[in-house]
Amino acid sequence: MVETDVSANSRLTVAAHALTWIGLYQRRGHEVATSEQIATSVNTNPVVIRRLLAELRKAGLADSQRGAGAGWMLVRDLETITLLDVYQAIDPGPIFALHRARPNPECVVGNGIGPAMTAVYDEVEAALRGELAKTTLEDVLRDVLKTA
Amino acid sequence: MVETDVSANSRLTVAAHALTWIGLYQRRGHEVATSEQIATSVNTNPVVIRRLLAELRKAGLADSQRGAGAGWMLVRDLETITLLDVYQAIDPGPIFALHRARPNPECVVGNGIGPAMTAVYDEVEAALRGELAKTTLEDVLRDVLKTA
DNA sequence: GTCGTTGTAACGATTAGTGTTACAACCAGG
DNA sequence: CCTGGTTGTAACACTAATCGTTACAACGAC
Repeated sequence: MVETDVSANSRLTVAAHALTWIGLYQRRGHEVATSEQIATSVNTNPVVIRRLLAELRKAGLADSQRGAGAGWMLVRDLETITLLDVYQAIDPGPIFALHRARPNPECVVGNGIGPAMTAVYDEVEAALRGELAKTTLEDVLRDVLKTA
Repeated sequence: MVETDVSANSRLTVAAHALTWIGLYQRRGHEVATSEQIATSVNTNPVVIRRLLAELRKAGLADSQRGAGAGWMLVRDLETITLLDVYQAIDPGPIFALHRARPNPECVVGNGIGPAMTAVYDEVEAALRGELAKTTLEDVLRDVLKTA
């Protein structure tokens, strides 16, 4: 398979894509969507979709049925799901990390830099979450349909 | 060397640490700081520091002299350097990525999800940069000295 | 019972970041 | 002109995260 380029995290993109796809599919009268169908739209392997949707199920955003004719469905409506909900569901690690090894505690800077940077990073992550909370999957779907 | 745990990016932390250390060292009357000294405070290898400072030099934040008795110095004062300057100097990739492989363009969602998510991601990154711009390395140093 | 679907383990490939060694390039000071 | 300390940078190994893939068990509608 030919890839364009890699480096950052596409998990949020794929998760939003999958949920939006399920939502639209259900609106068109279908009960459930299979990981195969979603994978075809995302252009990836169905297992990748099942792994990701399993995390969203743990967070109460999606649910699945097993057996023949089964598949995935939304638990909540698209309007009530924000990208922050999706983001937290896939449990991304922190954006920034402190030092891999503890800096020298006998150095003034080495000793105090950890708390100083943590304070900043907390604010940054809060701002990031605030931005993600502004957009619902309904907004995403509206934007998607506008493109088409 | 024993590490605590890994997963996210500590480059911004180390870069801010190094610049703050140089700034404090220069305030105490020294001309230049060696990568060896900085590495001792950060608790890493001097080459890691030199690699990172080389990127900060490209961005006009630091400069180096070669030869015996040489080392690193600040180009701008700590007050004039924000964490956003440092962040952009180390050229981090985007926080979020779109799909690794292009989604199915024949699917409405696959076709429109890219622009929709890109719009959100742009806002998120702008918010992140806005937060980083609020803090200068002088603020960081003040916070560091408060801890000690 | 059958068949389509989810659940999940296992493995390889890719990528980013980090730590380390090695050595060339450079230059202040004698 | 040497010498020694420092930067510059290539090279390599290691870890960890993500992704793609194969394989197969578990499940359940019919």
